Amino acid sequence: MDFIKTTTERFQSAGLKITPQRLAVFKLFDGNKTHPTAEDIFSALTRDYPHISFTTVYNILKSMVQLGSLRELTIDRERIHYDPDTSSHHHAMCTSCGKIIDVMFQLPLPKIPKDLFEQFTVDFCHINFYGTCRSCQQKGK
Amino acid sequence: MDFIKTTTERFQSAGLKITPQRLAVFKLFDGNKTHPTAEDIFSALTRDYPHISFTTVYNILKSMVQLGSLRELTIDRERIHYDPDTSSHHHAMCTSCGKIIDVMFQLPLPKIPKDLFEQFTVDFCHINFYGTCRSCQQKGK
DNA sequence: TTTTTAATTTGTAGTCATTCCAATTTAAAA
DNA sequence: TTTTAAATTGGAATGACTACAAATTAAAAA
Repeated sequence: MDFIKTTTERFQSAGLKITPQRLAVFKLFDGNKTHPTAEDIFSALTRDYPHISFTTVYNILKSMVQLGSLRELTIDRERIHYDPDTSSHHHAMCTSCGKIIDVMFQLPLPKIPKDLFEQFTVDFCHINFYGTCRSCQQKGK
Repeated sequence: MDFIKTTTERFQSAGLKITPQRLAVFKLFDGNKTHPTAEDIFSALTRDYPHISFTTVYNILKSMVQLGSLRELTIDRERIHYDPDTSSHHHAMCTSCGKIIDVMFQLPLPKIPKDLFEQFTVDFCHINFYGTCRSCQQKGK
């Protein structure tokens, strides 16, 4: 399914307007696997919208998260990264350059300790891998 | 091994002094499974050290992390939680009350997708579970 | 097409966790 | 006991994110 179309429909169903700024953000996220931050989105928008406000960017991101078009990643303590792929998958972050890549796999349920479910109703689970990416390893000789 | 003793030795080996404030922080973390924040530690210290500074708390926490006596958790986007158990284990956070509990298990290496290791040298992996704890479920009827 | 109206954008100011810095105090070596 | 390098303190700064009020605008209604 097309990300822009789906997201547009979600906004309309929620009674939200399709503004040029919103559409521009939808386009920036379409097929985007770089896990951008609010700052990244803001910078990309300043080309076409020199007067764009940080508040606008944060508002749009918040709406997209609420409507299920974006997922917030907790992998980076410094800032929130956003992922337009809301399907169940995980991430690896390079501790040298900060790059985040997708890790497409499913934690097998039987592997999760049973006593967790006795104390807790688990809604979802995020696995964060930390290490060094190839290009940083080569740079570091 | 005793946490206070080990941590004290690490500080001394690194040429760092054992101040009353530092020892008090070591004691607060000894056997502590509540995953406190800097604020929690600060509050606990104000009883005995009414003039304790946030900078001191943060300095001590940073040294303890560097010396391997504490692990920083990335499970909560709002603030850093600290765990004196630096062994490989994972966490579950209640999205209602914020409580964090330990999840003692090891992700079986063969379960991790091979292509990750082709792009990445993995140093460590943190699994974060999110959901609702028993007491919050009961409160919420 | 024009009008209307509620929603959106914008800029500024505020919040909150965390860090920086310089002056004072202190652990612990001599 | 003296000395000194290191630690503590308080206040100010940083940086991501949020709140708010005024100006603008999407899009429904006329």
